[in-house]
Amino acid sequence: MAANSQFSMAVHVLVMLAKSGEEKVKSEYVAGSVNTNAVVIRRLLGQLSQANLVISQTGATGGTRLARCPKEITLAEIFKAVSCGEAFALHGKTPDQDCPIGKNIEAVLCRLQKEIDKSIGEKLSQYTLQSVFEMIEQGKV
Amino acid sequence: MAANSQFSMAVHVLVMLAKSGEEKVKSEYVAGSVNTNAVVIRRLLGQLSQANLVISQTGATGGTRLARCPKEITLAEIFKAVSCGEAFALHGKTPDQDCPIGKNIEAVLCRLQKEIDKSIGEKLSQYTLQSVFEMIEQGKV
DNA sequence: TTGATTTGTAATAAACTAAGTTACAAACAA
DNA sequence: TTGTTTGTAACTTAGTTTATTACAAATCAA
Repeated sequence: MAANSQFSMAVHVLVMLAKSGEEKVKSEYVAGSVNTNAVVIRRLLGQLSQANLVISQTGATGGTRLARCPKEITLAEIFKAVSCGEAFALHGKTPDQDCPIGKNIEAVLCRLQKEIDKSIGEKLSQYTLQSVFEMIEQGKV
Repeated sequence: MAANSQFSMAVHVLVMLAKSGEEKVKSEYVAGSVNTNAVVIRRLLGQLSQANLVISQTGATGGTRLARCPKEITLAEIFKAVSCGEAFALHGKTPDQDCPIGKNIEAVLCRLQKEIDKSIGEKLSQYTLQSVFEMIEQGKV
């Protein structure tokens, strides 16, 4: 269970909020749909709050709602907000710097990593929270 | 150190083999440049061998060489050979199937996951082992 | 055939990450 | 004041990746 599913959970949470509109939603309620602990949801909402995607309120009548209209939130923003890792990791230990290949390969791989990141961002920019919400509502896949 | 760097290591290994041409290379030698244990390299070579990217030979004069010309090996093939994970993981525990959103979200995310996978594949297809080798040789980034 | 060398692979340990859980302070409405 | 909810910290549990040790099987040279 060490695979990062934060993006999946984040989309789930935000779709729930999109459905509720102006109404504030409690972390406990979202946790039920996601099938996880409310604290996990609150931690996630913390990241989304920092990215200005949601607004939370403490207290007896507290809860969370979207900070913006679902049409104005793209999946790329969500992906960025919950810092998932890269598509692949660079070397754990730095390669042998005395080897001409070991010396230069990291820079090449790093550039490649950024290019892929950009590709993912472009793909995810094609979807808004609204469009995902509609796909789910209509049961269309 | 639980981040998957197999792709980075695989590219490193294959560039080393590309440089050696027809000459067989020993796992111990590659391990030195990658700065890791030879067994880690052999495990990696096992995956690359199954993907028909390299050919290994046991015995006193054994070692590994490329199965094909570096111009005919793309980074997409390498990425596929070392099964790195997806860009993001689906829900760890299945969402509440009684919730209309929980019920449908997995299918939508799964399709999205595949689309991103395709994007990554397309980007990586733009590079051959030869082109990466040249970038590294020339120290160009 | 014998001995040296290398790959292939199993088994285990060590380090790290994500997720689950408990606990409690702070905020807030009634 | 009282009850409810968020925000966090601390800790546990489980899973993954890499490192390491050990050894069988393959191969070649003398």
